[in-house]
Amino acid sequence: MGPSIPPDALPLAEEVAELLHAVSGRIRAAARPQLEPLGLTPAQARALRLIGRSDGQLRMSDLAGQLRIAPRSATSVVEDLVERGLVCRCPLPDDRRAVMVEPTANGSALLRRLGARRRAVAAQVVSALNPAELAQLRDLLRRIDAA
Amino acid sequence: MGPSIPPDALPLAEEVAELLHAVSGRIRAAARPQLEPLGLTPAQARALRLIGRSDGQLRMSDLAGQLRIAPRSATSVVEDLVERGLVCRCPLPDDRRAVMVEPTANGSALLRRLGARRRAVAAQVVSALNPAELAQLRDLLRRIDAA
DNA sequence: CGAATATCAGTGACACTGAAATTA
DNA sequence: CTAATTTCAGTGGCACTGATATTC
Repeated sequence: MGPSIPPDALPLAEEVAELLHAVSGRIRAAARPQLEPLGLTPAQARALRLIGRSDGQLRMSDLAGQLRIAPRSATSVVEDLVERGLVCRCPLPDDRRAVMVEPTANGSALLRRLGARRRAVAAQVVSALNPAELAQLRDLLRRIDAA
Repeated sequence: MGPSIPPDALPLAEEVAELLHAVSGRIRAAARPQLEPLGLTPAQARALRLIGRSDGQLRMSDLAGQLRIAPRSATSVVEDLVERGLVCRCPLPDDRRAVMVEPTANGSALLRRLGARRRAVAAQVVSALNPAELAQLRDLLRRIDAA
């Protein structure tokens, strides 16, 4: 389709916002068919990754915070993962309000299979950039994300 | 909450993918309250912007292509904009299958009010970067998007 | 009591696929 | 008849707010 938008007419920040939307949407679209045979949606895969990294020290509110979603939304995502037997909710003795979320053996196994596919998809979508440029992009995005 | 994820453990492409998701989600969240008083959703605003830029030469299939959504999805978005009186569908005499989408006077007026707000939101979210860095980010994203 | 944690119920915004109508 | 364009109908993924129990 080519560049149908005159780029110079767009203020810089606005164009960056549009590109971020376009590119992240493309990554999600590319990831979906890879995730489907595993029975996972993109949001479930993201949550499972965080849970897997947490070393068994992740409460629902932590998960919601790291995913940047409302606590109630995290409940739904975890509920799906529990139903698929990929994670379990472990009551925390110290604070009986809280619940820890941990991957099951099945969940950990799936995470390992997931890793390779996910990296392949991400690498393919951003393949226009070499590693140095990718690192540059990562640093710029990190600074925005940290702000 | 701080950096709860050990960044070095993540392959580069994968972390970039996560950051793209996080940052674009944050932009959408920041834009929503600005759009709400105007009665627009983010997707409607995106479509209206493209329609406004098109100089009256935009068919449904073009719009879908530029938004990177299915033609059927474009129909729904345009339908919402028509109901709000912001755009109109103009039959194309040359090809009676096609429909041109143009902004109405109200739509153009709203676009002008929208522009300022939108730019303000985008600028605020990416304010961690200076113009040179922003241009760098834009160039990197453009190359991914063009691939 | 007030604050924090997690959950329940309902809603909205978004894009998808498959099928149909119209026209080229 | 085949292909292109748009629209109709239904579905799914995703996150939101408000309200509610439980516990600190």
